[in-house]
Amino acid sequence: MQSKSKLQLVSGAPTPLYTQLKDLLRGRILDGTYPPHSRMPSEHELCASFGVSRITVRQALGDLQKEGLIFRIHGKGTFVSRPKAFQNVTSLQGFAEAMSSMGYEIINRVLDFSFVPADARVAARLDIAEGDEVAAIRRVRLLNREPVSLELTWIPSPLARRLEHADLVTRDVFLILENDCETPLGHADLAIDAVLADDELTEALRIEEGAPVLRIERLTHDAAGRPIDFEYLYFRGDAFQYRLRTDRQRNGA
Amino acid sequence: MQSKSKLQLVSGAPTPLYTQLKDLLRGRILDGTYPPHSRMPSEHELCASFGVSRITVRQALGDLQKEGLIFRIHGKGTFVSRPKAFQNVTSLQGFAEAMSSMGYEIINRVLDFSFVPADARVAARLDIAEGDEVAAIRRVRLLNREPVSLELTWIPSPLARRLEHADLVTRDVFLILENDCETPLGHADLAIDAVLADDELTEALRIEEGAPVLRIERLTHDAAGRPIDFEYLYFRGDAFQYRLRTDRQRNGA
DNA sequence: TGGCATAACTTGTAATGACAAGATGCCGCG
DNA sequence: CGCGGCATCTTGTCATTACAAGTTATGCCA
Repeated sequence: MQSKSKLQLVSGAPTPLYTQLKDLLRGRILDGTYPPHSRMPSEHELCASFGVSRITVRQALGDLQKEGLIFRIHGKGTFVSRPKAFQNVTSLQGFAEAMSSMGYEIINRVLDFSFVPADARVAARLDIAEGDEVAAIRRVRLLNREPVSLELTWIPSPLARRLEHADLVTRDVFLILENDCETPLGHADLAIDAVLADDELTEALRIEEGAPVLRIERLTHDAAGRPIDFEYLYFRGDAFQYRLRTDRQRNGA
Repeated sequence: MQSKSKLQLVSGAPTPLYTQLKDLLRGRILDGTYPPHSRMPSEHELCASFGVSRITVRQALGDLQKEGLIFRIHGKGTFVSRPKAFQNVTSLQGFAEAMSSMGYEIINRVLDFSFVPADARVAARLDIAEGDEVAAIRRVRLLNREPVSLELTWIPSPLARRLEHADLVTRDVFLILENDCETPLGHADLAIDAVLADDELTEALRIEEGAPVLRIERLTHDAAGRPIDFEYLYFRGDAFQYRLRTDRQRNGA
Protein backbone atom coordinates (compact mmCIF):
# COMPACT_ATOMS: atom_id res chain seq x y z
CA MET A 1 0.00 0.00 0.00
CA GLN A 2 1.02 3.59 -0.24
CA SER A 3 2.83 5.50 2.36
CA LYS A 4 2.80 9.22 2.75
CA SER A 5 5.97 10.93 1.69
CA LYS A 6 6.05 12.31 5.21
CA LEU A 7 7.86 10.13 7.70
CA GLN A 8 5.70 8.09 9.95
CA LEU A 9 6.05 7.14 13.55
CA VAL A 10 4.49 3.85 14.54
CA SER A 11 2.74 3.61 17.84
CA GLY A 12 2.73 -0.13 18.41
CA ALA A 13 6.37 -0.42 17.39
CA PRO A 14 9.02 -2.17 19.49
CA THR A 15 10.52 1.19 20.46
CA PRO A 16 8.51 3.96 22.07
CA LEU A 17 7.31 6.89 20.05
CA TYR A 18 9.64 9.41 21.64
CA THR A 19 12.63 7.19 20.81
CA GLN A 20 11.60 6.98 17.18
CA LEU A 21 11.15 10.71 17.05
CA LYS A 22 14.48 11.28 18.78
CA ASP A 23 16.33 9.04 16.32
CA LEU A 24 14.64 10.70 13.39
CA LEU A 25 15.51 14.20 14.57
CA ARG A 26 19.07 13.19 15.42
CA GLY A 27 19.42 11.91 11.88
CA ARG A 28 18.24 15.20 10.47
CA ILE A 29 20.67 17.09 12.62
CA LEU A 30 23.61 14.89 11.69
CA ASP A 31 22.83 14.87 7.98
CA GLY A 32 22.47 18.63 7.88
CA THR A 33 18.74 18.90 7.33
CA TYR A 34 18.76 21.02 10.46
CA PRO A 35 22.11 22.80 10.21
CA PRO A 36 24.07 24.07 13.22
CA HIS A 37 22.72 27.18 14.88
CA SER A 38 19.47 26.95 12.96
CA ARG A 39 16.16 26.97 14.73
CA MET A 40 14.35 23.70 14.71
CA PRO A 41 10.59 23.43 14.18
CA SER A 42 8.71 24.48 17.29
CA GLU A 43 7.30 21.85 19.59
CA HIS A 44 3.84 22.61 18.30
CA GLU A 45 4.95 22.14 14.72
CA LEU A 46 6.60 18.84 15.55
CA CYS A 47 3.40 17.68 17.23
CA ALA A 48 1.46 18.49 14.09
CA SER A 49 4.03 17.04 11.69
CA PHE A 50 4.26 13.68 13.37
CA GLY A 51 0.86 13.47 14.98
CA VAL A 52 2.10 13.04 18.52
CA SER A 53 1.46 14.91 21.73
CA ARG A 54 3.65 17.62 23.11
CA ILE A 55 4.75 15.40 25.98
CA THR A 56 6.23 12.98 23.47
CA VAL A 57 7.96 15.74 21.55
CA ARG A 58 9.37 17.21 24.74
CA GLN A 59 10.75 13.88 25.87
CA ALA A 60 12.51 13.42 22.54
CA LEU A 61 13.90 16.96 22.60
CA GLY A 62 14.93 16.58 26.23
CA ASP A 63 16.98 13.52 25.39
CA LEU A 64 18.63 15.24 22.46
CA GLN A 65 19.45 18.14 24.74
CA LYS A 66 21.07 15.73 27.17
CA GLU A 67 23.14 14.39 24.28
CA GLY A 68 24.27 17.92 23.59
CA LEU A 69 22.86 18.05 20.08
CA ILE A 70 20.40 20.86 20.73
CA PHE A 71 19.73 23.61 23.21
CA ARG A 72 16.55 25.45 24.04
CA ILE A 73 15.85 29.07 24.83
CA HIS A 74 12.72 29.86 26.75
CA GLY A 75 10.45 31.95 24.58
CA LYS A 76 12.59 31.73 21.48
CA GLY A 77 12.84 28.17 20.34
CA THR A 78 14.97 25.09 20.01
CA PHE A 79 18.31 25.31 18.26
CA VAL A 80 20.92 22.97 16.87
CA SER A 81 24.19 23.05 18.81
CA ARG A 82 27.41 23.97 17.18
CA PRO A 83 29.16 20.97 15.69
CA LYS A 84 31.30 18.65 17.76
CA ALA A 85 34.58 19.92 16.43
CA PHE A 86 34.17 23.06 18.45
CA GLN A 87 33.31 21.21 21.60
CA ASN A 88 36.33 19.01 21.69
CA VAL A 89 38.28 19.47 24.84
CA THR A 90 40.39 16.38 24.83
CA SER A 91 40.66 13.78 22.19
CA LEU A 92 39.48 10.25 22.57
CA GLN A 93 42.43 8.05 21.88
CA GLY A 94 43.08 4.39 22.25
CA PHE A 95 45.85 3.23 24.49
CA ALA A 96 48.09 1.82 21.78
CA GLU A 97 47.34 4.81 19.63
CA ALA A 98 48.64 7.11 22.33
CA MET A 99 51.60 4.99 23.38
CA SER A 100 52.93 3.99 20.01
CA SER A 101 52.97 7.59 18.92
CA MET A 102 55.36 8.09 21.80
CA GLY A 103 57.67 5.32 20.75
CA TYR A 104 56.57 2.56 23.11
CA GLU A 105 56.17 -1.01 22.03
CA ILE A 106 52.67 -2.29 22.67
CA ILE A 107 51.52 -5.90 22.78
CA ASN A 108 48.09 -7.10 23.70
CA ARG A 109 47.63 -10.53 25.19
CA VAL A 110 44.07 -11.70 24.58
CA LEU A 111 43.11 -13.88 27.53
CA ASP A 112 39.55 -14.44 26.49
CA PHE A 113 37.20 -13.64 23.64
CA SER A 114 33.76 -15.14 23.99
CA PHE A 115 30.13 -14.40 23.36
CA VAL A 116 28.01 -14.29 26.48
CA PRO A 117 24.64 -12.94 27.54
CA ALA A 118 24.85 -9.40 28.90
CA ASP A 119 24.42 -9.03 32.62
CA ALA A 120 22.33 -6.22 34.03
CA ARG A 121 25.15 -3.70 34.34
CA VAL A 122 26.57 -4.25 30.88
CA ALA A 123 23.11 -4.22 29.33
CA ALA A 124 22.27 -0.95 31.03
CA ARG A 125 25.43 0.73 29.79
CA LEU A 126 25.16 -0.54 26.23
CA ASP A 127 21.45 0.20 26.14
CA ILE A 128 20.49 -3.35 25.22
CA ALA A 129 18.32 -5.95 26.90
CA GLU A 130 19.69 -8.06 29.70
CA GLY A 131 20.62 -11.41 28.23
CA ASP A 132 21.34 -10.05 24.76
CA GLU A 133 24.50 -11.51 23.35
CA VAL A 134 27.65 -9.47 23.75
CA ALA A 135 31.30 -10.15 23.11
CA ALA A 136 33.35 -10.22 26.28
CA ILE A 137 37.07 -9.61 25.83
CA ARG A 138 39.77 -9.83 28.45
CA ARG A 139 43.13 -8.45 27.51
CA VAL A 140 46.39 -7.65 29.21
CA ARG A 141 48.43 -4.90 27.64
CA LEU A 142 52.18 -5.05 27.73
CA LEU A 143 54.26 -1.92 27.41
CA ASN A 144 57.87 -2.74 26.66
CA ARG A 145 57.16 -6.34 27.67
CA GLU A 146 55.87 -5.27 31.09
CA PRO A 147 52.16 -5.72 31.87
CA VAL A 148 50.55 -2.37 32.59
CA SER A 149 46.84 -2.89 32.27
CA LEU A 150 44.03 -5.38 32.34
CA GLU A 151 41.09 -4.50 30.16
CA LEU A 152 37.62 -5.96 30.24
CA THR A 153 35.59 -5.08 27.19
CA TRP A 154 31.98 -5.68 26.24
CA ILE A 155 30.72 -5.01 22.73
CA PRO A 156 27.24 -5.77 21.33
CA SER A 157 27.23 -8.93 19.27
CA PRO A 158 26.30 -7.65 15.82
CA LEU A 159 29.22 -5.27 15.89
CA ALA A 160 31.58 -7.66 17.68
CA ARG A 161 31.09 -10.38 15.06
CA ARG A 162 32.82 -8.12 12.62
CA LEU A 163 35.97 -7.81 14.65
CA GLU A 164 36.08 -11.42 15.73
CA HIS A 165 38.92 -12.15 13.37
CA ALA A 166 40.61 -8.81 13.58
CA ASP A 167 44.13 -8.38 14.83
CA LEU A 168 43.51 -7.61 18.48
CA VAL A 169 47.12 -8.26 19.36
CA THR A 170 48.66 -5.16 17.93
CA ARG A 171 45.72 -2.96 17.09
CA ASP A 172 43.39 -0.85 19.20
CA VAL A 173 39.74 -1.75 19.26
CA PHE A 174 39.10 1.89 18.44
CA LEU A 175 41.02 1.74 15.20
CA ILE A 176 39.45 -1.53 14.18
CA LEU A 177 35.97 -0.20 14.76
CA GLU A 178 36.66 2.92 12.79
CA ASN A 179 38.65 1.55 9.89
CA ASP A 180 37.30 -1.97 9.42
CA CYS A 181 33.76 -1.66 10.68
CA GLU A 182 32.92 1.78 9.33
CA THR A 183 31.81 2.83 12.77
CA PRO A 184 32.99 6.37 13.42
CA LEU A 185 33.45 7.08 17.09
CA GLY A 186 31.85 9.96 18.87
CA HIS A 187 32.63 10.50 22.49
CA ALA A 188 33.35 8.51 25.60
CA ASP A 189 32.30 8.96 29.20
CA LEU A 190 34.92 8.04 31.75
CA ALA A 191 34.82 7.52 35.45
CA ILE A 192 38.14 7.22 37.23
CA ASP A 193 38.87 6.01 40.70
CA ALA A 194 41.45 4.08 42.65
CA VAL A 195 41.14 0.54 43.98
CA LEU A 196 43.37 -2.15 45.37
CA ALA A 197 44.55 -5.10 43.34
CA ASP A 198 42.54 -8.27 43.83
CA ASP A 199 43.56 -11.80 42.90
CA GLU A 200 42.74 -11.44 39.23
CA LEU A 201 44.73 -8.24 38.96
CA THR A 202 47.75 -9.45 40.88
CA GLU A 203 48.04 -12.37 38.53
CA ALA A 204 47.35 -10.51 35.31
CA LEU A 205 49.57 -7.54 36.05
CA ARG A 206 52.16 -9.42 38.07
CA ILE A 207 51.91 -7.01 40.96
CA GLU A 208 51.50 -7.58 44.66
CA GLU A 209 48.19 -8.01 46.32
CA GLY A 210 47.00 -4.70 47.69
CA ALA A 211 48.95 -2.63 45.21
CA PRO A 212 47.22 0.55 44.04
CA VAL A 213 45.37 0.31 40.75
CA LEU A 214 43.83 3.02 38.63
CA ARG A 215 40.40 1.95 37.49
CA ILE A 216 38.74 3.57 34.51
CA GLU A 217 35.22 2.79 33.49
CA ARG A 218 34.80 3.87 29.91
CA LEU A 219 31.67 3.90 27.77
CA THR A 220 32.44 4.75 24.17
CA HIS A 221 29.73 5.97 21.80
CA ASP A 222 29.65 6.11 18.03
CA ALA A 223 29.22 9.34 16.14
CA ALA A 224 25.45 9.06 16.42
CA GLY A 225 25.67 8.82 20.19
CA ARG A 226 24.89 5.11 20.52
CA PRO A 227 26.94 3.26 23.11
CA ILE A 228 29.06 0.60 21.42
CA ASP A 229 31.90 -0.31 23.74
CA PHE A 230 31.90 -0.66 27.51
CA GLU A 231 35.20 -1.23 29.25
CA TYR A 232 36.90 -1.49 32.57
CA LEU A 233 40.55 -0.56 32.40
CA TYR A 234 42.81 -1.40 35.30
CA PHE A 235 46.19 0.28 35.22
CA ARG A 236 49.15 -0.37 37.43
CA GLY A 237 49.42 2.65 39.68
CA ASP A 238 53.19 2.49 39.67
CA ALA A 239 53.66 2.21 35.94
CA PHE A 240 51.08 4.37 34.34
CA GLN A 241 49.68 7.85 34.38
CA TYR A 242 46.55 8.99 32.68
CA ARG A 243 47.03 12.43 31.23
CA LEU A 244 44.57 14.85 29.84
CA ARG A 245 43.89 18.48 29.34
CA THR A 246 40.73 20.35 30.14
CA ASP A 247 39.70 23.80 29.09
CA ARG A 248 37.86 26.40 31.07
CA GLN A 249 34.38 27.00 29.72
CA ARG A 250 33.55 30.62 30.04
CA ASN A 251 29.78 30.40 29.68
CA GLY A 252 27.31 28.33 31.62
CA ALA A 253 25.20 26.68 28.96
CA MET B 1 -1.09 30.29 60.01
CA GLN B 2 -0.81 26.65 60.78
CA SER B 3 1.39 24.38 58.83
CA LYS B 4 1.17 20.67 58.66
CA SER B 5 4.05 18.84 60.22
CA LYS B 6 4.57 17.36 56.80
CA LEU B 7 6.91 19.26 54.55
CA GLN B 8 5.21 21.58 52.15
CA LEU B 9 5.95 22.46 48.59
CA VAL B 10 4.84 25.91 47.52
CA SER B 11 3.32 26.31 44.11
CA GLY B 12 3.76 30.02 43.53
CA ALA B 13 7.33 29.92 44.78
CA PRO B 14 10.26 31.32 42.83
CA THR B 15 11.42 27.83 41.96
CA PRO B 16 9.22 25.27 40.23
CA LEU B 17 7.60 22.50 42.18
CA TYR B 18 9.73 19.72 40.74
CA THR B 19 12.89 21.60 41.71
CA GLN B 20 11.68 21.97 45.28
CA LEU B 21 10.82 18.29 45.39
CA LYS B 22 14.14 17.34 43.84
CA ASP B 23 16.10 19.38 46.41
CA LEU B 24 14.06 17.95 49.23
CA LEU B 25 14.59 14.37 48.10
CA ARG B 26 18.27 14.94 47.47
CA GLY B 27 18.56 16.24 51.00
CA ARG B 28 16.94 13.12 52.36
CA ILE B 29 19.27 10.94 50.35
CA LEU B 30 22.37 12.79 51.45
CA ASP B 31 21.38 12.96 55.11
CA GLY B 32 20.57 9.29 55.22
CA THR B 33 16.80 9.45 55.53
CA TYR B 34 16.80 7.31 52.43
CA PRO B 35 19.88 5.16 52.90
CA PRO B 36 21.89 3.68 50.02
CA HIS B 37 20.33 0.70 48.27
CA SER B 38 17.01 1.29 49.98
CA ARG B 39 13.83 1.60 48.00
CA MET B 40 12.39 5.06 47.92
CA PRO B 41 8.67 5.74 48.21
CA SER B 42 6.86 4.89 45.01
CA GLU B 43 5.89 7.64 42.62
CA HIS B 44 2.31 7.28 43.73
CA GLU B 45 3.25 7.66 47.37
CA LEU B 46 5.31 10.75 46.62
CA CYS B 47 2.37 12.24 44.76
CA ALA B 48 0.16 11.69 47.77
CA SER B 49 2.74 12.85 50.32
CA PHE B 50 3.44 16.15 48.66
CA GLY B 51 0.18 16.72 46.85
CA VAL B 52 1.66 16.97 43.40
CA SER B 53 1.01 15.16 40.16
CA ARG B 54 2.97 12.22 38.91
CA ILE B 55 4.46 14.29 36.10
CA THR B 56 6.06 16.54 38.69
CA VAL B 57 7.35 13.62 40.71
CA ARG B 58 8.77 11.98 37.62
CA GLN B 59 10.56 15.13 36.55
CA ALA B 60 12.18 15.40 39.98
CA LEU B 61 13.16 11.73 39.99
CA GLY B 62 14.43 11.97 36.43
CA ASP B 63 16.76 14.79 37.39
CA LEU B 64 18.03 12.92 40.42
CA GLN B 65 18.65 9.93 38.20
CA LYS B 66 20.67 12.10 35.84
CA GLU B 67 22.71 13.23 38.83
CA GLY B 68 23.38 9.61 39.61
CA LEU B 69 21.78 9.67 43.04
CA ILE B 70 19.05 7.16 42.26
CA PHE B 71 18.24 4.47 39.76
CA ARG B 72 14.93 2.99 38.75
CA ILE B 73 13.88 -0.53 37.92
CA HIS B 74 10.81 -1.01 35.82
CA GLY B 75 8.17 -2.79 37.85
CA LYS B 76 10.17 -2.80 41.06
CA GLY B 77 10.74 0.72 42.21
CA THR B 78 13.17 3.55 42.67
CA PHE B 79 16.38 2.99 44.62
CA VAL B 80 19.13 5.07 46.16
CA SER B 81 22.47 4.63 44.43
CA ARG B 82 25.61 3.61 46.18
CA PRO B 83 27.07 6.92 47.21
CA LYS B 84 30.13 7.76 45.28
CA ALA B 85 30.69 11.40 44.78
CA PHE B 86 32.10 12.25 41.44
CA GLN B 87 33.39 15.22 39.61
CA ASN B 88 32.64 15.82 36.01
CA VAL B 89 35.51 17.41 34.23
CA THR B 90 34.38 18.08 30.72
CA SER B 91 35.22 21.64 31.65
CA LEU B 92 37.85 22.84 34.01
CA GLN B 93 36.02 23.21 37.26
CA GLY B 94 37.02 23.58 40.86
CA PHE B 95 36.05 20.90 43.27
CA ALA B 96 33.64 22.99 45.34
CA GLU B 97 32.25 24.47 42.16
CA ALA B 98 31.35 21.03 40.93
CA MET B 99 30.08 19.62 44.20
CA SER B 100 28.02 22.51 45.49
CA SER B 101 26.15 22.68 42.21
CA MET B 102 25.04 19.17 43.03
CA GLY B 103 23.84 19.97 46.50
CA TYR B 104 26.80 18.72 48.48
CA GLU B 105 28.12 20.66 51.42
CA ILE B 106 31.76 21.57 50.98
CA ILE B 107 34.13 22.74 53.65
CA ASN B 108 37.84 23.35 53.23
CA ARG B 109 40.11 23.01 56.19
CA VAL B 110 43.23 25.04 55.59
CA LEU B 111 46.05 23.22 57.32
CA ASP B 112 48.79 25.52 56.16
CA PHE B 113 49.28 28.70 54.16
CA SER B 114 52.85 29.91 53.99
CA PHE B 115 55.32 31.50 51.66
CA VAL B 116 58.32 29.37 50.88
CA PRO B 117 61.05 29.18 48.26
CA ALA B 118 60.09 26.97 45.33
CA ASP B 119 61.84 23.65 45.11
CA ALA B 120 63.10 22.32 41.82
CA ARG B 121 59.94 20.44 40.85
CA VAL B 122 57.55 23.26 41.65
CA ALA B 123 59.78 25.83 39.96
CA ALA B 124 59.95 23.74 36.81
CA ARG B 125 56.18 23.40 36.61
CA LEU B 126 55.43 27.03 37.32
CA ASP B 127 58.21 28.16 35.01
CA ILE B 128 59.98 30.22 37.65
CA ALA B 129 63.47 30.08 39.14
CA GLU B 130 64.25 27.65 41.89
CA GLY B 131 64.16 29.53 45.16
CA ASP B 132 61.59 32.08 43.98
CA GLU B 133 58.93 32.67 46.58
CA VAL B 134 55.68 30.74 46.18
CA ALA B 135 52.65 30.29 48.36
CA ALA B 136 52.25 26.72 49.62
CA ILE B 137 48.76 25.74 50.68
CA ARG B 138 47.70 22.50 52.31
CA ARG B 139 43.99 21.88 52.50
CA VAL B 140 41.67 19.04 53.38
CA ARG B 141 38.30 19.10 51.72
CA LEU B 142 35.27 17.80 53.52
CA LEU B 143 32.21 16.65 51.64
CA ASN B 144 29.24 16.30 53.93
CA ARG B 145 31.62 16.47 56.90
CA GLU B 146 33.67 13.54 55.60
CA PRO B 147 37.21 14.19 54.40
CA VAL B 148 37.56 13.26 50.74
CA SER B 149 40.72 14.92 49.54
CA LEU B 150 44.03 16.42 50.54
CA GLU B 151 45.26 19.15 48.27
CA LEU B 152 48.72 20.61 48.03
CA THR B 153 48.83 23.85 46.09
CA TRP B 154 51.66 26.07 44.94
CA ILE B 155 51.03 29.51 43.50
CA PRO B 156 53.64 32.11 42.50
CA SER B 157 54.01 34.79 45.11
CA PRO B 158 52.87 37.92 43.27
CA LEU B 159 49.55 36.30 42.50
CA ALA B 160 49.23 34.51 45.81
CA ARG B 161 49.61 37.72 47.81
CA ARG B 162 46.31 38.81 46.37
CA LEU B 163 44.41 35.83 47.66
CA GLU B 164 46.15 35.73 51.01
CA HIS B 165 43.10 37.11 52.78
CA ALA B 166 40.49 35.49 50.57
CA ASP B 167 37.96 33.04 51.89
CA LEU B 168 39.67 29.75 51.22
CA VAL B 169 37.29 27.91 53.50
CA THR B 170 34.24 27.95 51.30
CA ARG B 171 35.52 29.15 47.96
CA ASP B 172 37.50 27.50 45.22
CA VAL B 173 40.88 28.87 44.36
CA PHE B 174 39.68 28.91 40.77
CA LEU B 175 36.81 31.25 41.51
CA ILE B 176 38.96 33.53 43.63
CA LEU B 177 41.57 33.80 40.92
CA GLU B 178 38.98 34.56 38.29
CA ASN B 179 36.67 36.88 40.19
CA ASP B 180 38.95 38.65 42.67
CA CYS B 181 42.26 38.58 40.87
CA GLU B 182 41.05 39.22 37.34
CA THR B 183 43.00 36.22 36.17
CA PRO B 184 40.95 34.34 33.59
CA LEU B 185 41.84 30.69 33.48
CA GLY B 186 42.77 28.89 30.33
CA HIS B 187 43.42 25.18 30.49
CA ALA B 188 44.85 22.63 32.84
CA ASP B 189 47.03 19.60 32.27
CA LEU B 190 46.25 16.63 34.44
CA ALA B 191 48.09 13.46 35.20
CA ILE B 192 46.18 10.81 37.10
CA ASP B 193 47.46 7.72 38.81
CA ALA B 194 46.82 5.58 41.83
CA VAL B 195 48.93 5.35 44.97
CA LEU B 196 48.64 3.97 48.44
CA ALA B 197 47.89 6.13 51.43
CA ASP B 198 50.98 7.14 53.40
CA ASP B 199 51.09 8.52 56.92
CA GLU B 200 50.16 12.03 55.95
CA LEU B 201 47.18 10.83 53.93
CA THR B 202 45.88 8.37 56.49
CA GLU B 203 45.82 11.14 59.04
CA ALA B 204 44.39 13.84 56.81
CA LEU B 205 41.71 11.69 55.19
CA ARG B 206 41.08 9.43 58.16
CA ILE B 207 41.55 6.29 56.12
CA GLU B 208 43.58 3.19 56.72
CA GLU B 209 47.20 2.88 55.80
CA GLY B 210 47.48 1.20 52.45
CA ALA B 211 44.09 2.33 51.24
CA PRO B 212 43.87 3.22 47.54
CA VAL B 213 44.17 6.89 46.72
CA LEU B 214 43.58 8.66 43.44
CA ARG B 215 46.36 11.15 42.80
CA ILE B 216 45.94 13.99 40.37
CA GLU B 217 48.73 16.29 39.42
CA ARG B 218 47.22 19.41 37.97
CA LEU B 219 48.91 22.37 36.39
CA THR B 220 46.49 25.18 35.67
CA HIS B 221 47.29 27.92 33.19
CA ASP B 222 45.75 31.33 32.70
CA ALA B 223 44.12 32.38 29.48
CA ALA B 224 47.48 33.46 28.10
CA GLY B 225 48.91 30.01 28.75
CA ARG B 226 51.12 30.90 31.69
CA PRO B 227 51.20 28.32 34.49
CA ILE B 228 49.73 29.85 37.63
CA ASP B 229 48.67 27.01 39.90
CA PHE B 230 50.36 23.68 40.51
CA GLU B 231 48.55 21.14 42.63
CA TYR B 232 48.57 17.62 43.91
CA LEU B 233 45.10 16.33 44.69
CA TYR B 234 44.73 13.14 46.67
CA PHE B 235 41.24 11.66 46.63
CA ARG B 236 39.93 8.80 48.68
CA GLY B 237 39.48 5.92 46.27
CA ASP B 238 36.41 4.65 48.04
CA ALA B 239 34.54 7.93 48.14
CA PHE B 240 35.28 9.73 44.96
CA GLN B 241 35.18 9.30 41.24
CA TYR B 242 36.63 11.57 38.64
CA ARG B 243 34.39 11.67 35.62
CA LEU B 244 34.95 13.15 32.25
CA ARG B 245 33.94 12.99 28.66
CA THR B 246 36.25 13.02 25.72
CA ASP B 247 35.47 13.51 22.09
CA ARG B 248 37.00 11.84 19.11
CA GLN B 249 38.94 14.21 16.91
CA ARG B 250 37.91 13.44 13.42
CA ASN B 251 40.18 15.75 11.51
CA GLY B 252 42.07 18.98 11.90
CA ALA B 253 38.82 20.68 12.86
C1' DT C 1 3.40 -29.96 47.83
C1' DG C 2 4.36 -27.94 43.33
C1' DG C 3 3.23 -24.99 39.88
C1' DC C 4 0.51 -21.88 37.39
C1' DA C 5 -2.83 -18.10 37.04
C1' DT C 6 -3.82 -13.86 38.81
C1' DA C 7 -4.15 -9.74 41.51
C1' DA C 8 -1.74 -5.97 43.05
C1' DC C 9 1.85 -3.56 43.10
C1' DT C 10 5.74 -0.94 40.53
C1' DT C 11 7.68 2.26 36.60
C1' DG C 12 7.16 3.48 31.41
C1' DT C 13 4.66 5.70 27.77
C1' DA C 14 1.28 8.80 25.91
C1' DA C 15 -2.71 12.11 25.13
C1' DT C 16 -5.06 16.31 26.43
C1' DG C 17 -5.61 20.45 28.55
C1' DA C 18 -4.30 24.53 30.94
C1' DC C 19 -1.72 28.40 32.40
C1' DA C 20 2.94 30.81 33.23
C1' DA C 21 6.72 33.19 31.49
C1' DG C 22 10.17 34.81 28.16
C1' DA C 23 10.79 36.90 23.36
C1' DT C 24 9.40 39.66 19.59
C1' DG C 25 7.14 42.21 16.33
C1' DC C 26 3.24 45.26 15.36
C1' DC C 27 0.43 49.12 15.99
C1' DG C 28 -1.46 53.01 17.87
C1' DC C 29 -0.84 56.91 20.71
C1' DG C 30 1.64 60.79 22.36
C1' DC D 1 9.58 59.69 15.40
C1' DG D 2 9.73 57.18 19.83
C1' DC D 3 7.90 54.28 22.91
C1' DG D 4 4.61 51.63 25.58
C1' DG D 5 1.40 48.09 25.42
C1' DC D 6 -0.67 44.26 23.34
C1' DA D 7 -1.01 40.17 20.41
C1' DT D 8 1.23 36.22 19.47
C1' DC D 9 4.79 33.50 19.04
C1' DT D 10 7.99 30.41 21.79
C1' DT D 11 9.33 26.98 25.78
C1' DG D 12 8.38 25.85 30.91
C1' DT D 13 5.46 23.89 34.37
C1' DC D 14 1.70 21.04 36.11
C1' DA D 15 -2.74 18.26 36.62
C1' DT D 16 -5.45 14.43 35.10
C1' DT D 17 -6.26 10.24 32.93
C1' DA D 18 -5.27 5.97 30.70
C1' DC D 19 -3.01 1.97 29.45
C1' DA D 20 1.36 -0.93 28.83
C1' DA D 21 4.72 -3.66 30.81
C1' DG D 22 7.81 -5.58 34.39
C1' DT D 23 7.84 -7.64 39.25
C1' DT D 24 6.18 -10.08 43.10
C1' DA D 25 3.27 -12.27 46.28
C1' DT D 26 -0.86 -14.66 46.93
C1' DG D 27 -3.80 -18.34 46.54
C1' DC D 28 -6.20 -21.71 44.07
C1' DC D 29 -6.01 -26.07 41.73
C1' DA D 30 -4.14 -30.39 40.51
